[in-house]
Amino acid sequence: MELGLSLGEVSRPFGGCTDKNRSKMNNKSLGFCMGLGVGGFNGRDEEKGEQSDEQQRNERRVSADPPVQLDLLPLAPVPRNQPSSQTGFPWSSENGNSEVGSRGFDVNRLPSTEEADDGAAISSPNSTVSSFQIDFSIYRNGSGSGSKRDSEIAGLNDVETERTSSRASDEEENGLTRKKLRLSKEQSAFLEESFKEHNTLNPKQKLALAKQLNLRPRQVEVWFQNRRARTKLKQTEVDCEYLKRCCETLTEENRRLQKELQELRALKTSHPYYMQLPATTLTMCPSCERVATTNTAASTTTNTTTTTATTSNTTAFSLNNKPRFYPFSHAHAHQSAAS
DNA sequence: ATTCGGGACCGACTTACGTCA
DNA sequence: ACTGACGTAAGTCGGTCCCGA
Repeated sequence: MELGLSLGEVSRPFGGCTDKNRSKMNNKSLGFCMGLGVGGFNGRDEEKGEQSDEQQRNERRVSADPPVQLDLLPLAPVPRNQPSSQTGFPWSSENGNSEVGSRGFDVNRLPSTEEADDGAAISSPNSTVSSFQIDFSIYRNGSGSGSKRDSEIAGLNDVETERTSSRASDEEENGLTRKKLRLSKEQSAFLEESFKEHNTLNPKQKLALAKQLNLRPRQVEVWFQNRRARTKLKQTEVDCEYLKRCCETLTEENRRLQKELQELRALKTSHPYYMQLPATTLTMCPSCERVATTNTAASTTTNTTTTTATTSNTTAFSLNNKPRFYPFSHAHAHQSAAS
C-alpha cells in the first residue's frame, strides 16, 4: 500500500500522476497530488499501440501499484505545447529533416568517437533530430549576455574545448576514470526543458538529445536519472513539510475537540436531563450549517451554541469538509421561523 | 507453455569533482 | 591560499521487464 504526496510540479511521483493524467490537467500544472495506493488500477493499457516499448515499460512500472489520487489544490493551467514549440524537441517534430545542422559545443566528448558509443542509431534515416536544431555555437564566443562566469561555464572557448575533450579522451584511452565535467548552462537548460516534456526518455529521444547537445547518450541518460532523483528528493522534502503542517493542524484539532468534549461532559453533568431526548433525526441547514432536530422533539431544540460546527470546516483535514453532527444541536432561528 | 540467459533500463546509493562563500 | 559545504556528473548494484533460444 502506497501513500503518495506530490506538491508543485508533479513529475509522475507515483502511478496516479502519470504523464497522461497530467496532460489532462494542463500538463505541467502546479498542484498538489495525494495518493493512496491500494492496487487494482486497471486502465493502463489504453493507447499503448502509439507508444514505444520503452514508454509502455515505464508506464507499467509506474502503474504497478497505482494509488487513489486526490488533488487538493487547484492546478494552475500552463499553456500547452509552448515548450515543445519553442525548443523544438526532436520527438515533437516529425518533419523528417534528418539534417544534423549546427554543431554543438564540445564539452565532454569527441564527437567522432561517440557515435559508436550507444549504437549506430544516430545516423538512422528515421532520425528524430529534424528541426530540433539550436545553434549552441552562439554561446561559445562569449558574445551572449552571460557574465564572466557564465562564459566560463557555458561558453567554453575553442581552446578550452579542445583541452577538455582531449583530456577526457586521453583519460578514456588510458583507461582511467574520466573526470567529471559540468554541463554548460545551455546544455542543462535544454535538458531541463526536455525533462519538462518527458521525464523519461526512450532510446530515440535519448540519441536525438545527445546528438543535439553534442553529448554522449550515456550522459543524457545519467542526467535524466539524476534529474528524476533530484525531483523526487525535492518532492519528498515538500511532502514532508506539508505532512508536518498537517500533523500540527490535526494536533490542534484534536486538542480543541478534547476541550470541547470536556465542556460537553461538564454540560451533561450540570444538566442531567439534557440528553434525555427522544430519538430524533438531525437535519442541517445548508446555509448556516447548523443542526436541528426535525421530529416531534424539534420543539426541544435549544439555543445553546457551541463553536464546533462553525469551526470544524476550518480544519485542513475535516473529512470532505462535511460539518459534523452533534446531538446538542443549535438553535435554528430561521428554521423554526419557517415552521 | 515454460524456463533461462542476456540486454536494457531504472532507482537507490555512493563517489568524486567543481564551485562558492 | 585554504577549507568546508553544496550541487551534480558519474559509477555501482540490485531489481524488473522483455525477448529470443
